[in-house]
Amino acid sequence: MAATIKDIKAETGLGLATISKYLNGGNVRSENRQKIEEAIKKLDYHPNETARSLVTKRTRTIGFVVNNIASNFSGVLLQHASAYLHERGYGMMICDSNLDEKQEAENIRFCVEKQVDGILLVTASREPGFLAPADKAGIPAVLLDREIKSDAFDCVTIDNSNAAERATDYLIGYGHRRIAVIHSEEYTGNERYTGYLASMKKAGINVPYKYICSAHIHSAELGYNSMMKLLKLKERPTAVLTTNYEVSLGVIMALNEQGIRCPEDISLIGFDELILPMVMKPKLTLVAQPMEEIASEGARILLKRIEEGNSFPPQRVSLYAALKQGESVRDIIVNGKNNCRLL
Amino acid sequence: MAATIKDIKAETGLGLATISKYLNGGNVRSENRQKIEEAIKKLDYHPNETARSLVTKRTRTIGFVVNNIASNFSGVLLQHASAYLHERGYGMMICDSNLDEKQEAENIRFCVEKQVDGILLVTASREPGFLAPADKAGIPAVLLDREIKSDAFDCVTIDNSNAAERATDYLIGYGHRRIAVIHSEEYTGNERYTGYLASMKKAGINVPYKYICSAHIHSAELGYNSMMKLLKLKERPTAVLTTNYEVSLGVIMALNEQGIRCPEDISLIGFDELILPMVMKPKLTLVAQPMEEIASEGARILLKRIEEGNSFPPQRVSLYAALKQGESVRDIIVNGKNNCRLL
DNA sequence: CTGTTAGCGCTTTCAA
DNA sequence: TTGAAAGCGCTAACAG
Repeated sequence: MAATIKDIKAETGLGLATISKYLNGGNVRSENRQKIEEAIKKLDYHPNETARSLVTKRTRTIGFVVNNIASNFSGVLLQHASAYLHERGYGMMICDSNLDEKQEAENIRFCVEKQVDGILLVTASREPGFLAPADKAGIPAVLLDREIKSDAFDCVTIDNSNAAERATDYLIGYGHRRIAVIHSEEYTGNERYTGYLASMKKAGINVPYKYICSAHIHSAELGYNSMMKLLKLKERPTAVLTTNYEVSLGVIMALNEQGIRCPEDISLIGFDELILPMVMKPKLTLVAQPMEEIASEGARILLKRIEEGNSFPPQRVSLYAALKQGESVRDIIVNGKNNCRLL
Repeated sequence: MAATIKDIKAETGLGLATISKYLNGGNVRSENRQKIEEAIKKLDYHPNETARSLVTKRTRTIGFVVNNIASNFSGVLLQHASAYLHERGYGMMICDSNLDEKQEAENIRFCVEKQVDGILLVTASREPGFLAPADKAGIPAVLLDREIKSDAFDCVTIDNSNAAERATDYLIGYGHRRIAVIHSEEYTGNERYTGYLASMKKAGINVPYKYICSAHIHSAELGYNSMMKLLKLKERPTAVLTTNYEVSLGVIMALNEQGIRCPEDISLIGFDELILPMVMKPKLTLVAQPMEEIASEGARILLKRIEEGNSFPPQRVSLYAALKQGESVRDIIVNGKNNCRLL
């Protein structure tokens, strides 16, 4: 059996309260402090966190509910969030929603049952209803990467619309006008699509509906199928904006399979600086999300919310995502003139 | 405040013990059962898992300690393990060791402190010492994917040596004799290296030391640097065996950068059927580890160990990993004869 | 600064 | 079957 605080009491002859106080960093006469430390070492004592939680009502555990843990994106986010939280003595309970809203609702309930102190959430759903159990239990949640239809929650994202707009501006700056977009109807997909439209409108370019490919959820299949369709068009696009990592992978699969060269035959611009865009040839030009900042800023806000409750209004942090130049976009000659670098 | 069992008592007039018994699936008169169920619904009662844990000494939480959570490999393993465990009411506490043995030891202590019921471990270290705190606390651990130097622990791996041997046999069967290997000195890297050597020996092929590239840890850098070195050799290898996912990525980077074609100029064979090998052109020929089986088999053994203690000996499960043919290996003509498909 | 005491919410004897 | 009572290991008044 593991040693308890009572064993320390028996060993030192001190009262429980004194020992507890020492354990929690209170002031204890140095003579007693020494006694306690000796006893702890001798008995190899470790506080029972469960007992502690029962009385403090704090588990020092954060739930990490994520739409799809198998994605490289989630893994990197998880890495940074867990580093931040561990450093501060918090554990992380992981719940994979597997791209399923039912599962996501179930995961929130699970976290409530497990009495986590707070939830970090990369959501699959856009409707806030599923968060009710956490709300009722007084457990705060911070949204990462994706918003929901409610401004009651803290939220850390990038400015998706603006980032996509800059990416599209970039293509237009290189002379492209036939630009297709592949997006999902999820939050990020839609936001990025909006940015694309804004850029095209600004440039006075009409967007044929055939250049707009979408599906309910981001996936490699979406990228693959969409690209295959685009390649069959009589007037092929000269450039494609993909609004997500997995979608880019699918697009590349299709190009490889069809023997289409990038950027010679078609230019590409995507999102997320994960391992693949670094490895592929040509290097993908992309919008790089600040992964570590998203994770640590989200965790920081969550801990603050846990400490300070509703004493401050919901935070909505929008981080800047830089466009990183690769080799996947080429110049288009317009009117015999190389239109390069209009930007 | 959340409702407690006492509120149910007040609502129903029954004793605490009866209610507790109902909660734990015991026999209760159907009349009382109904009363309790009504009260639970009315008060929106949820058992306090912390209080429960304090008396049962079970947290229904499993620690998942992983060498590197950012890797796609870990993400997929995590996905399957978490699905298996959640289904059975267990939560998963994630601890990233970030390829650091100190951090790994720290993670084990953290899990012990948090009183997890068991640990699923993809280890960075090979020495079993760091597991002592778990052992002392009576917390079982199951090793996934990688063994350590101790046969006291349950362990689920693939037969790494044999898989690498088959992969090398395959290359030799296609006529290759100048075959290089890139491996790490971690468990899996070494095992796979051993298999490579066995195959080469079996075929009577002498291995020049320049064809053996290694480093302490698997990484894309290892793959990249090794491949760059191999390309500079006077007698280049005609094929390369990479013993890990990240290493393969690095190799591909180097080939792309140098404009070396695969499989025309060099053949490649790797490990792990994750997203990249599916997307790249040519499709990588590889050893596919049964990810879901590794995870669920490991979790199954762990839960059994938690239930039944040391009533059965340490399990050492070695799963079969199939070689999946891609397009990254070409035939080599030997003595004017196409040596294809000797296997 | 120290110790006594009363719980936190639940399970589990044990006697009825 | 049921319920009273003891206690899991700890913290937090409170009195000394």
